[in-house]
Amino acid sequence: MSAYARVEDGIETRELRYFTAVADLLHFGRAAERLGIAQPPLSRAVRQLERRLGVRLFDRDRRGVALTEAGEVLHREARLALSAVEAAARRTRRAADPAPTITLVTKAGASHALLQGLLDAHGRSRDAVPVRVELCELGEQAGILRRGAADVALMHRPVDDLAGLDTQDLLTEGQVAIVPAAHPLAARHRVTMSDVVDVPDLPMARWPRLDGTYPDGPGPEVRSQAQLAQLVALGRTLLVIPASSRAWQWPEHAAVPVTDAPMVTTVLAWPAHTGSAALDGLRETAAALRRDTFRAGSGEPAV
Amino acid sequence: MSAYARVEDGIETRELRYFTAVADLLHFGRAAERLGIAQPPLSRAVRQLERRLGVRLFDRDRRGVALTEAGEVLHREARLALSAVEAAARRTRRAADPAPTITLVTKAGASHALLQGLLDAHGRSRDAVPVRVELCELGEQAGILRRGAADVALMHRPVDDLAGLDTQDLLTEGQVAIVPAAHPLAARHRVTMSDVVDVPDLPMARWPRLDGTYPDGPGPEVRSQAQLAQLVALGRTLLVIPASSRAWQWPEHAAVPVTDAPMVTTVLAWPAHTGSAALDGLRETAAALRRDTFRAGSGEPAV
DNA sequence: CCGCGGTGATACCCGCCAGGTATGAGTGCC
DNA sequence: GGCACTCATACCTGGCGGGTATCACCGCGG
Repeated sequence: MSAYARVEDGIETRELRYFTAVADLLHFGRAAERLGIAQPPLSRAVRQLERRLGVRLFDRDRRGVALTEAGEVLHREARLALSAVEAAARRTRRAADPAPTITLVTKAGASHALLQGLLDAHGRSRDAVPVRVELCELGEQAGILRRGAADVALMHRPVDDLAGLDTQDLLTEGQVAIVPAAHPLAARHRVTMSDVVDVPDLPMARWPRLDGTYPDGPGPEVRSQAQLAQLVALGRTLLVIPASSRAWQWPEHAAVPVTDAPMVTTVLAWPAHTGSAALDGLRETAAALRRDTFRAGSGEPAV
Repeated sequence: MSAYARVEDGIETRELRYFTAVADLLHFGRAAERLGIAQPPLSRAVRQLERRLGVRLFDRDRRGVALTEAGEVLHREARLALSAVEAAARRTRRAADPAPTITLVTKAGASHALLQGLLDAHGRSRDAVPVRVELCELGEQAGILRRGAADVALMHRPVDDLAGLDTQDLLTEGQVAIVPAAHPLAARHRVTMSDVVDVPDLPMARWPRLDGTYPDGPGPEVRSQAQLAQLVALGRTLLVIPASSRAWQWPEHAAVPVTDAPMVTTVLAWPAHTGSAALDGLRETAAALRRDTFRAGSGEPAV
């Protein structure tokens, strides 16, 4: 007998992809369309997954599909598992590449001078592996690293979630408030956090959550730094960011140091246990750069 | 047309399982046996995986199979990916369990009194979720957590690798050398690391690596604590362990504090982003226990 | 009250591919 | 050279993933 029905064999990534599509859209028809298959096989595959797990994943009431509690768990876990599988494929292909490169991902606009210095120093070093730079928004770095689309990221502690990542500190700095140049706050030489939170005419902007929805609040909804920069220039909001990120400051902006904001450390971050010779080279360059910066005597390097 | 050959669709866990079996054993026939299939389909599946990735994974020379560099990468990544998929299934089933439990895994024999105290305190707390205790050897905890076979572990910093895990400190303590009672070192009231490393007649035991092989060295090969305990009693080796682990000390053993050994912190550890209400309860109990211990005034609690 | 649009489930068929067996090809060893 | 061993190839089979057609159920509006 050939291939007797894999009773409790193991979940296939195809099933996880199908489940994830339905869980994302909560609609079998549209999920099938996104997957490029018809709806009936999708329904059957999901039911089979439920049977295999022995767990109901969706409540199919009249007029609608909803995740059960177990379904919520699988929705979260499936993302991680699929990322891990995707990372396995990407990293394997990378390992076979005869001309190795490093892909570095960073938030667009953040730590620009630091990155420039790092890349310059790395380029000068012997047997330098070429570095591809990928720019992203917000806290996308962790996901990009997890799925193997980048080898290393510039991230910020304690702003970013560094769980599961190994890190190497690069630079610690204070934060500044970016306010409209025309606003009274712009005249101050320094402010405190209490001065800048809950300013009635400058409410903090709201970023989308991972699921795409926005938290409540008075501030404007933003999805990119460009939007944010313009909103500040228009006098609609303010923000508090690491001092070096003011590289993208507009003439209509003013930067005021926030004396009691938490210090922010820019770190090199990579998935735990993902060491490679090429990455080691970059880390070494970063460590040397940091020593040089300190030897130069400026605890707060100019940016 | 139905199911046109998934060209660059995505890797299936079946393929990763097959590849892993071959990579583990470096032998198609035995790998097929382990998988419960015949050898030809296995060969074909691996070739298909290589074609799909566009990468050679094995060097099939005359008389033998060896991993390529890319194969080594996939071997490591596939373990993680399969663990993630397995964890997704386990955690989903757990979430559907109407009577939730927590599974805690710890090295057999380590931190016994601490664990006992934690379980007692947790059992006394209201709405206490039952805790299953799983015992393992060595550094198996991280893998067990990763594949979802346990929710939380007792681990030791800096001994264990805590990458990718969130932790909560429980207890910091010094280390002791466990030596044969008849050995001259047993008469000392305290020793230093230099006293106990490279003692000619008491070479440090060698534990297997993750792949099952042993590092070189003069010490005996061991795979379990019971072996180790008896080897010390027989006067063949010594070991340096956290003070509280001497719970499994034999009459033929002597424990001597090692003054300059690094302090060891017992921590509660769980995979990042795996919070649950039941786990929060245990963590709270642990935090309360820690406060009580400090309030009792004994910085180094008796064990 | 009865269509009507829209949803997921069911019924049924088809063909690809994972699985099997048999055998070949290459190599080390006696 | 024959033998043992190992992986690759050839070829067949049937289970399952895919498709289309249709049903069952609901909410809604005339």
